Amino acid sequence: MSSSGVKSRTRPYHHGDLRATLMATAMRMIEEQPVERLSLRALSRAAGVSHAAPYHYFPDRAALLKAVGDEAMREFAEALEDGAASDRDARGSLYAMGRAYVRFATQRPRAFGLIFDPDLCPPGDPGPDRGPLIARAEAALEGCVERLRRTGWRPRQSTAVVALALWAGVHGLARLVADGYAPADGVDAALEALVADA
Amino acid sequence: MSSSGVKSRTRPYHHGDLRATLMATAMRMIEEQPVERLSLRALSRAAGVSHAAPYHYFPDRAALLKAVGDEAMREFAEALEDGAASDRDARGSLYAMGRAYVRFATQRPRAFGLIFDPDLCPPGDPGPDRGPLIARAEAALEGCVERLRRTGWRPRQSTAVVALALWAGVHGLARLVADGYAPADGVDAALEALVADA
DNA sequence: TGTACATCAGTGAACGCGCGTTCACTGATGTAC
DNA sequence: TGTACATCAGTGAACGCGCGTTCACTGATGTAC
Repeated sequence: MSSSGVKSRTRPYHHGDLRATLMATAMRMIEEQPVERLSLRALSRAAGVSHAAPYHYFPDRAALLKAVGDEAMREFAEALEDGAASDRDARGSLYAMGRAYVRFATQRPRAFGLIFDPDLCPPGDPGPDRGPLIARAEAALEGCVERLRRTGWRPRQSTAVVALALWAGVHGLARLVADGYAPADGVDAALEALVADA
Repeated sequence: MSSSGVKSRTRPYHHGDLRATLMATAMRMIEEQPVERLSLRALSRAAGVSHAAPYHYFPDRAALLKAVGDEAMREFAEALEDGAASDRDARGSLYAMGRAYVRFATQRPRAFGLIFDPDLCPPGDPGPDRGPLIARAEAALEGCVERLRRTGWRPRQSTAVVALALWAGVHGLARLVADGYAPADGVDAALEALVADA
């Protein structure tokens, strides 16, 4: 399972950690071309390995994509939580999460697309890999709204509805900026407008 | 150019209006499978025509997709304008546009995706087919904000920023509902929360 | 009304391509003695 | 320390597939006379 770390002069027969290499290479390649055009053969070529090697780690192409999507979700959730934790103030947390959300979508648009691909991760049944991450992100958002409420904010709608509207606003902003329909330097102002109620 | 309308007993050599048939068939097929998996051969089969026939109307596959995307944009813009015109009140117009936006994305998610595919229609250079439609939609949105301003609404941000925030909110809501992350019956409440400033 | 003909929309065979997946294999590695 | 061996990660040839595109063709149509 573990490798000696010594590189042989020629192509090594035992790779070290091919699974991780494949995942990282795939993560890089999808940002250079649409996900659907990522082929196992091209991935193997880029990883410097024969085109049959990935089958030792993934039963088929769909499983590889699922794993990459799960990893992207993990990193996305981490970015959001880092954002939320970067400020003790409820409003500051909210902004920081929003900025992290948009930044992720802008810097890694196809990883972002993989996260929200309903074919890869059905919304009703996200599975054990993603379910807890989604639940934590939702809780963080609703927590911000609740904390804002405790500081005197009185929106007309329920916390769930306000949270949905905020999520939608940030999600839409992320896609518009990532796709080039809105400039990246308009993000802060737009986020402020979205939370103007608070 | 025009056909007699008489159907021959066997497969007709002259189709009538194959271009329109191909567009309509493609529009239907993309809602049943991802756009990238729409092949000219499958499209030809579905249209009851040989796989070389489309080349009489489109130089290649990309041109067909571009034409379908342009047509989708035309229908989307029409739906938005119908929505805006359905209410004389500025706020009512805004809600109606928002509902039309989300409805289109929900009922025809892949046509919606084609509209916002930056590879098919670069945001900086939308071309003569889409440019005017985009400009009109933007003007309609900003017009609503301006009219709301005249009725006493005083948002802290500029009209452009408020319009962007509203667009982002509706756009995000559309994608979340279309992808199944938010229930369709939560749209009205979420729209209200988005315009709560007004 | 009837005939000859030009047009060109649609045909179908053919091309080369890259793909996903399978499978018997090979050879680097770690371990038991 | 040295040797025999089991393991199994990675190989490369092979399969069948559907695709985009090209091209010489065919035959239904409309028109000129």
